[in-house]
Amino acid sequence: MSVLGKLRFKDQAFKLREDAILDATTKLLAAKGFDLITMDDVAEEVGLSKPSLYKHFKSKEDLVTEAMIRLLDGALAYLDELPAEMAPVERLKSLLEWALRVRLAGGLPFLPSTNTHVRAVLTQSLRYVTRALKLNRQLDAIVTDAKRKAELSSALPNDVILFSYYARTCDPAVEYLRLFGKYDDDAIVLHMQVVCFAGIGAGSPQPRQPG
Amino acid sequence: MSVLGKLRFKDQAFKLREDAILDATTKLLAAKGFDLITMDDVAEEVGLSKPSLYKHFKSKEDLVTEAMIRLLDGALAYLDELPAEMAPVERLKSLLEWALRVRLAGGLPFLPSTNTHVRAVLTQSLRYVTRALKLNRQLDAIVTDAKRKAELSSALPNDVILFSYYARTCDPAVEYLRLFGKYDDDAIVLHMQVVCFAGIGAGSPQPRQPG
DNA sequence: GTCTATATGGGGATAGAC
DNA sequence: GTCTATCCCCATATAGAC
Repeated sequence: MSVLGKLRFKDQAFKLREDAILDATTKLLAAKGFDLITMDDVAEEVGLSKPSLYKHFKSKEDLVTEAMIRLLDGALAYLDELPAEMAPVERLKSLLEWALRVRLAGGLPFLPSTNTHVRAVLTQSLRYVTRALKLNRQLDAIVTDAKRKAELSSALPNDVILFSYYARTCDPAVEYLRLFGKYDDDAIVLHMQVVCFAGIGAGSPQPRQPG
Repeated sequence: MSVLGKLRFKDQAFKLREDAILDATTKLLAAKGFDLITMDDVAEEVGLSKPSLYKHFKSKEDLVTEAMIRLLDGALAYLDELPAEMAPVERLKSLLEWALRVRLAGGLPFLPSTNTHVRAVLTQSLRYVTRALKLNRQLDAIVTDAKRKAELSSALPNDVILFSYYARTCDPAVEYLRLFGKYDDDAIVLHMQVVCFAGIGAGSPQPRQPG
């Protein structure tokens, strides 16, 4: 049963409209970035008037915060559904693939790292920070586990690994590979995984075949 | 003899002021990003009035374009001065270090990749594109050479290596490592080099000691 | 809750005096 | 070329009718 089942019909419609607004926001955020989006853009994309947006979200900052929260919830849910027997490094590769495919499908990158203002806004949202910390805690445990099993380099501290990992989920190389490299999504995901885990130096293992 | 020697005194002062404006622009760009900078910010930082800026640069876009051109000129000059006997992969590591130290000192990252608008502006500047293509051509030759000498993974196409390399020069992990990881500049450069060339996976070579 | 119409403020760019 | 003062667009946010 869907989560909507708990809500009365009127509230269902409300929730659906909010999701539509967040979908539009996500799409525009990914395409243009926070600063270049206008609330008029969002309103037009979702087919509402601007004041109606403000009935749902009290500001542009609130809107993007909710979109990012939904993204993190998606990541947490994805992690949660991975099979228990999966090796830690495979979990990391799998989540990276998920994040890259979300982006390639027009979604958002994980990190708001590109924009100081957005980062400041998000860190002031308790609901966002809670989820970010939760995700980080889980990934940190996975990294520790992976190092213990010699699946990750124990020469690198956990935070270096984690920040580099996050950075790969929002790596600008993805855009360039699609724009200029003319690779399809599968090839991009594969190449990004290789670069992330084995680097560009010699001695890298051969990339496994997709599928 | 300095390049200023070719100019008459008045033109020297003009050039020096332009450099000061570009310095201020570079510093602010690195700190806040294009969209959040105002021409008032730049004017105040450099100690001029806003209209005076427009005597030197005809628009905000022009200003950032010139700042990026100066950055690329710095990179090209750095590459040019590397000793002829240096191995190709060492050239790449050295230039990466240069770019990271420029950033850590408050300078600009190579790629305007974070901002669609800026990228569009830059690609319309012939002088910028000329330099970007020249740098890319030189790096592509170095990559090819490095692969031939088995210093880089021949499993990866040149463009994947190059885009990933560029992305490392503007990697957001750098900011996070400094902000939250509390590493000093040397450690950050070293870790970024390891991650770039060897990845985060096991089997990475141990990082060499700094200095 | 949705709309049309509008208030408000910020920031790019310029006029015109010196 | 530099300044003070200003123009003017645009985008966030809201007022008020329905």
